Amino acid sequence: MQLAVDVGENALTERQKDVLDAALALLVEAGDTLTMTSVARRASCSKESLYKWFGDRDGLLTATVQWQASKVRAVPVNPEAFDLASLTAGLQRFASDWLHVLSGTISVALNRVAVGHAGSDKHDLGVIVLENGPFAMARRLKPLLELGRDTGLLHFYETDEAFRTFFGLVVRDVQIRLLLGDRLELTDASIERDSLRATQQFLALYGAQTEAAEGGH
Amino acid sequence: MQLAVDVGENALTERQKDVLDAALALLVEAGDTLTMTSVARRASCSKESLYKWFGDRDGLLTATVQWQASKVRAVPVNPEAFDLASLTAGLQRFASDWLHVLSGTISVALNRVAVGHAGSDKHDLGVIVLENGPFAMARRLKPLLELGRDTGLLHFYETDEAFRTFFGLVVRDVQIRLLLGDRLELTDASIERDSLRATQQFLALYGAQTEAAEGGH
DNA sequence: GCCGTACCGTACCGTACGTTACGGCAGCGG
DNA sequence: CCGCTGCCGTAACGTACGGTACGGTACGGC
Repeated sequence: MQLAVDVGENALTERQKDVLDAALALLVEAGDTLTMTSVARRASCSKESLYKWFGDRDGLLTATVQWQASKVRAVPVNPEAFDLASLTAGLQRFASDWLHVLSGTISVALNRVAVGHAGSDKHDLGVIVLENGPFAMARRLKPLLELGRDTGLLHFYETDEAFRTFFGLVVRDVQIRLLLGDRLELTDASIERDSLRATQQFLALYGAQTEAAEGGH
Repeated sequence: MQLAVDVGENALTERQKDVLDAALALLVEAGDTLTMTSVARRASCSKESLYKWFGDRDGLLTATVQWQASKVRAVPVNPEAFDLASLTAGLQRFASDWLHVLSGTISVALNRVAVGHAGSDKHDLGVIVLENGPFAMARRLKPLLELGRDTGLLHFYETDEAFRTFFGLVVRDVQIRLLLGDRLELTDASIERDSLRATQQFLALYGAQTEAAEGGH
């Protein structure tokens, strides 16, 4: 349950970052079938360097996942005047951001390899993606939820329950369908619409004020 | 979008079914790293027979997935007297069944290999699992939802929207966390509790009668 | 100018595994 | 009893790929 990204050991040369970006691109294109040779060729570096820098294939994959994770850092929302409008806006923005990340080719590719490697792995990629995916989302969202509860705008007993419900309302079957290869067109407009719907549904379930919210559509 | 399981070509010998069950067991144990040799040894059959029956490794995997899919057939719920109680019971039973399947080792293993193979595949396993997973769930649930709407118990415009919301409320982050290797204890009691919660939340959002449903906990 | 370091490109090695081939055996129709 | 068929067990083949070794080059310090 520790933070999986070793910030202290982030001693990455620019050259090495370029290599990891190349590995990312190949991961998106070829998935888990990428070879050390292909990475070396794409990045115009020698395999010897790959092994010196990252140890072995697993090390390269791990470094690649962590490198990507380090790029998408949280943007904390900390409004001064907190009311229903800013809570709603925060939730919707959060949902929108999450759907955008989730449906990106890089996220899909990384989740695919992590799922494929989960279970039988030493440098468990699954744990890393878990840590930087759902768990990171929870860490980012929970302060907002608890602020909403403390200001009387939301009503729930377990923060985790509330978060997971919001997760379900936002993600629904989108992620698993994308991972399984379903062609699912997520336009900016549809994401905005879905974020709003999820937010309104969440407020209808956990909002402390009006109960007259119309759920569907 | 056709039914992926060729029922017409389901000419499977008992021997072949045994072989596929062995392959399933190995898939659960070793994931995608199972070898043709290991399947042959586990099933006490020759590799020659494997290739004669299933063509190649991909064919074996495909047949295995389809074989498992053919085992979990739908149990249609078609009550005579339809009221809020039977609707609620149907939804909750559905959610419970789905969570049980979802968290089973076989489902996790199959979804892992399907996700791993998705995208760059000819016999696309992802499509098969998609067809027998989320899509099958939708086909099974939609009649119940539309019956609820036609009898005035539910209120929604798009059946698909209602289904996907229910999916989100039931599954939440459970599936992705399991696929990524998170140790997630789902006891019968917790599944029952979650099914009830999801059902009540769904009714709070789409139910046409009372709006006073308490969302959380 | 000389050496050490870092790195590229490439050739090479070992192995795992998909795929094929073959010998042997059991059952069965004639 | 003979031959055919289907299958098991295993050996053999080919290749892809992870990992290693090595020659060649650029560069910075002395």
